[in-house]
Amino acid sequence: MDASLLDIAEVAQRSRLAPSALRFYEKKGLITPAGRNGLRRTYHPDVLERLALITCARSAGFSVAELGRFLQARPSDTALRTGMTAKAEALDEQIGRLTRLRDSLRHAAVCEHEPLVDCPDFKRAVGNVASTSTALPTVGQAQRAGSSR
Amino acid sequence: MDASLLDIAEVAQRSRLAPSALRFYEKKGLITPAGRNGLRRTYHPDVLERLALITCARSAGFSVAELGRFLQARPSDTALRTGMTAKAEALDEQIGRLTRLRDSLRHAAVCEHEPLVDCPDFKRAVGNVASTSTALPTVGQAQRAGSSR
DNA sequence: CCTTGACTTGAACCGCGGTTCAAGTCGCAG
DNA sequence: CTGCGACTTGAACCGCGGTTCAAGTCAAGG
Repeated sequence: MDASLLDIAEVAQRSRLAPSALRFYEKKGLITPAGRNGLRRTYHPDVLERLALITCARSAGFSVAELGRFLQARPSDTALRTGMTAKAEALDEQIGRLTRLRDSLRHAAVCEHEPLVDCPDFKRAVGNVASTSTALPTVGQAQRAGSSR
Repeated sequence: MDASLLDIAEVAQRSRLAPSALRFYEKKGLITPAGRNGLRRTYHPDVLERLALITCARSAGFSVAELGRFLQARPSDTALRTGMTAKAEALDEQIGRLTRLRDSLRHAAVCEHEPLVDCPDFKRAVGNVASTSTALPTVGQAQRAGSSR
């Protein structure tokens, strides 16, 4: 009825996600089609924004389940707010670790030590990383195929 | 023969990794036991450092296979060096994305919008994140069980 | 010598995040 | 009305990163 609704194919194309992924996210409660045209799902254009958010958060280590919880957040849900704050903290630590790792990696790329891993500078940097990450937060992550089509 | 060698149990304990994980890493070529005492693997203490590195890098999105390649890096391996530099770049972008996501999350935690996801500030921040991540680098990641034992 | 107990092995299994497949259903063009 | 082609579904399958299990082997102690 609403001409501004997007066909699943279009959403897939514009979000660079496979239609199967869209259906998968729907099953997990991350997105909802606006309606159907015959069998075909149609989506409100806003879904693109949401998908961008999902893709981004996934790349940051949020699990799909976790996202499901966050995405239906309402201001009244204080537990969720605390969860978010906690996540922000975790992200912060993760950022620190990544930064140190990046620096170590940069150094390793130009370092002279025979087994690169044994470079003292590298080790020192890694030591910092490791010590900060001693208690591993529950931060998981996955990857993409991003090709065909 | 060398009294300073560590039993697998000790390595497991000190690295906070399950023995099964140690064997798994060995099979993947990430670590090598120094020898055996009967059937039992014994490790050079240095393995702890290496494990710290592994754990850290894993948490940063390196796959075990990838680590296998990096860990036997020799300075002469220019391809690997380039790979490392590339990885550093990717990490850098990832850091940027994580930072923006963290900030969005912090805001979301105190924001008033009814479905939190619809807060304009939040969206704006996410938009930034998303646009930067439009071409997702191959950065994957996994999580821990960290309990029994 | 025989038990005990912690390790050994390979193989099976698990959860996650999807993809792929077979079979079915629809809108639309001719 | 009849295809055609693109979607629909559920179920099977995949790779990753391990864990768990059954069965075997060893060192040490009684």
